[in-house]
Amino acid sequence: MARKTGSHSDITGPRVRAAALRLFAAHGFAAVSMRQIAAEVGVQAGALYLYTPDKQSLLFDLLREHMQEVLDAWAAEEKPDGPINQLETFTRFHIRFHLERPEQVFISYMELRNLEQDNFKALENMRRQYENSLEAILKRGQDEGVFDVDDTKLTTLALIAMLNGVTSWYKPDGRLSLSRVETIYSDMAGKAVRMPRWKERQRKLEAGRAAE
Amino acid sequence: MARKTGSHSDITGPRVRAAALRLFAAHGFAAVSMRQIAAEVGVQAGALYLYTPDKQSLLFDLLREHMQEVLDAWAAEEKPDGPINQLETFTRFHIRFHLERPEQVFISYMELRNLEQDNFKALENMRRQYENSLEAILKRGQDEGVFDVDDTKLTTLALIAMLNGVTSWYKPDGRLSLSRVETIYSDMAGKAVRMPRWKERQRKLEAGRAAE
DNA sequence: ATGCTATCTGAACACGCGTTCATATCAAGC
DNA sequence: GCTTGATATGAACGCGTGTTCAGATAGCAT
Repeated sequence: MARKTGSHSDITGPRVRAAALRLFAAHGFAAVSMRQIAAEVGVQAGALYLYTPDKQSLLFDLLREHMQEVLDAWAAEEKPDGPINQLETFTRFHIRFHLERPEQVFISYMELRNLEQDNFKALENMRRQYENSLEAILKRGQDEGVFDVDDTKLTTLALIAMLNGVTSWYKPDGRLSLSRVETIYSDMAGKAVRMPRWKERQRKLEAGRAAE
Repeated sequence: MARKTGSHSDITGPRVRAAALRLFAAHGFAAVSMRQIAAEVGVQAGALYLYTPDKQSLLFDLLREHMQEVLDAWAAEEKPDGPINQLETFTRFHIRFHLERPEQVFISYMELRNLEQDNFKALENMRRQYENSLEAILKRGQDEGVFDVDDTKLTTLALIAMLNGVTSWYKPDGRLSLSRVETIYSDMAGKAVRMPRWKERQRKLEAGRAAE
């Protein structure tokens, strides 16, 4: 017995990654064995090494692929004018995108420590790049006087943490629809950073006085 | 060679839990072996079984102990009057308490899946109890008309997720002091749920008209 | 000083781990 | 139809796993 009928690298390769993703998300990287992954694919453990040099690379590839997808998808998203609308676009995008990929999100935030330093840093950079696109929106809003943010970096992290939280309880057939969840979170994010009207009036008053 | 000089259950017991906590937080439950824990304590692996029936109980005890501490500490916290002040008290308490216990927080959110169902449910109940104390504040504020939240349950989870995020980047000797971080998060939480002034005015107008 | 018990050792058990490799079979090109 | 390369097997390697247990030692009560 050796090669299986109908076996192709084009088929087995993706199945290996899919099985690894599912199992890593369910039980954690360290708790999943290569033999378990192989069993899910319907193959012996040795065959996995045709598709990955080792176990860690399997994890790293999944994480890197996911981060690249996030960055690409956000880059492709159509951006409206003005920081307020952009913030709404970002929050809605983030929630929708992440809820469609619960397993990737899970391992992205849980299994980073299982990577060796170089791999870890590569992912960290990608994540920071994504965070920066949100921070840029906050900064612009601050410059234009429509946001009132104490510290853009901290606020960025706080908002993303809040948005990520949704993946830990959302169920597609639950009490709230996806679009409703999007709306609630988006509103909350907006209110957390928007310049209050009374502050805005005060700002205009002061600006008027300075112009005299 | 057998019993060590100066050895006591009162001493070794806590050291076992401390070592387990540190190692679980650093490498993950599944990635840490009983022999590693024993080595950190300065003992052979077999001796650990004088202090825990098995590895999983070691994890569960740490998690349960932590959750009980949270509940007790919040119960002991002095509560001011009014939902607005109570929300600030809660956010400041949560941030301070969790930043003082980064390792417990880490394993509390990462290693739940390594528990068997009964243990998992016990912890889930304790967590829900804690969440309920925040939701109660939001509900009261909504009834009194000082908060404007769409869904108290969802908002509770969103706020806690946001607050928990702080543990993933805060460094005690970093750019921002603990009290400053508390303030920023507390302000953000407040703004995210407070009734806007224009809405409040509108509400009073309508109430006045209805009273005619 | 003696005996008792709490505490720990060190070896053992059965098993699973990640990874390698010689070998075998299938799919495709000539 | 035959050859060649891609794809998979299954056994093996050395090592580590959680857990148990008989035996040894330290501290304490008498």
